Amino acid sequence: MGHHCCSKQKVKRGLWSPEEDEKLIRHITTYGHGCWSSVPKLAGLQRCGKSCRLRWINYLRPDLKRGSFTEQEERTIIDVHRILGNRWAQIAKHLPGRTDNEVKNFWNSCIKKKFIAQGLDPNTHNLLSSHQINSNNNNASKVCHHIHQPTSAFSVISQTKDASMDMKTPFITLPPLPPPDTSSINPIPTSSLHENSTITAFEWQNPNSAWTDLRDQSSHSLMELAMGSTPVASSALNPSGFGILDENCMWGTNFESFEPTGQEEMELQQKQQPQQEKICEGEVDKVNKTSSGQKIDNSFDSSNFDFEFVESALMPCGMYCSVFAGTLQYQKLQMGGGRLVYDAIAS
DNA sequence: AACACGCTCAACCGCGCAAGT
DNA sequence: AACTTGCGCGGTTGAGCGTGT
Repeated sequence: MGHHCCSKQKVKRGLWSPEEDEKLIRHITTYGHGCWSSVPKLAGLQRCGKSCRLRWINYLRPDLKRGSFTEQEERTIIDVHRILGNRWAQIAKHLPGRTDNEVKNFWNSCIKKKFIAQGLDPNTHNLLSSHQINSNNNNASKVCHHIHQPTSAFSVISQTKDASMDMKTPFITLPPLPPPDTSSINPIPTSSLHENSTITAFEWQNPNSAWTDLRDQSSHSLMELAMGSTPVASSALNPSGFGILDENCMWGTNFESFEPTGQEEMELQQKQQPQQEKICEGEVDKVNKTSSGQKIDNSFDSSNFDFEFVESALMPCGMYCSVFAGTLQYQKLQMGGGRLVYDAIAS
C-alpha cells in the first residue's frame, strides 16, 4: 500500500535542524500531536507526518532516557528478546525511557556481537553450530566451543580482544546439552577448577526436538515455560528458567518481573484456561479491570505481553525444555587472556 | 597527517493492520 | 465489499565520528 503522505508534497528529509526540533516541540507541547499527518502543516514544518512522529518518539519526547544502556537494561533486553524475538517495541516497553529504535540499535551493534562472540545464535539464543560459527566469525573475536561426547561436558570459550566486546558480564544462557544420559556423563577433572556452582535441575534445549511433544503433555506448558510458573522448567538457582549466568555463574535476578506474584499467578491460571490461550490484549485489560477490583502489579504488564506471540515466537526457535533429572555443576574456568570457560558436568 | 576501516545511531523505507468512507 | 488513510513496527541505510595503521 505504501504511504501517500510523503510522496504527495515536497518534504525535507535527512537530519533535523534545531529550528525544526523547536517547532515540533513547541507544537506538540502546546497542542499535542493529534493526527500526525496534520502536524507538519500546523507546526510549519516541511516534513511528512511520519517523520515528525519518528522524531518526536525517538528523540524529542521529554521522558526519554539518554545515555548508554546499563548492565541491568542489557540483561532485560536479552531476557525479553529470548521470549519475544525481534519485537523491539514490546521489548522497549520493559525499558522505561528507551525507544524501540534505541533497543534495536543497541542489539544490532552490541549484544548481537556478544552473542556471536560467545558462540550463541542471537536469534535463538542457542549455541551456534560449528558451521554457523565459522560463517559468523570472520574476524573479530575467536570463539571456540566444544561439545564433548559422550561426556556431555562442554565448554564455551570466548576470547575477547575487541574493547567493545565487554566480557566482564558474560550472559551465557543455559547451553544445550545432548540428551540427558547421566550414566555416560563423566565429570571433567577438577584439578583445574577455580569455582563451581550447582544447578539441581537443568534446562535442555534441543533445536531438533519437537515442540509438540512438550505441548501434548500440557496444553499450557508454553505459558508456564515463558512465565516460569512451573517447576518443570525451573531450577533452584533459576526458577524462571530464563535467567542468565553472571560472572559467578549465578542466575541473574533482573528478570524478577517475570516471576509471577500471587495475584499474577491467579491471573495466569485464568489465562491458562484452554479457551483463553489466545487471549488478546484487550481481553487482558478487561481481566485486569474486573478481577476483584484489585490493582494489579504491573511490573510485568500483561497487557504489554503478547501471550499468543510467545507460542509463535518460541516454536520456530526450536526451544525445548525438559528436566535433566540429575545434578549438574557449572564450572567457570578462568583462563588467561580473558578467556572464560564454562563447563557443565553431572555429579 | 592522511587514509582506511569499523561502529553508532538517527532517519528512512516498506509492510501490515485497523479504522473510516 | 472495496478502497483510502493513518499509525506503528521491523529492517535497512548512510552520515558522522572514533580509532588504528
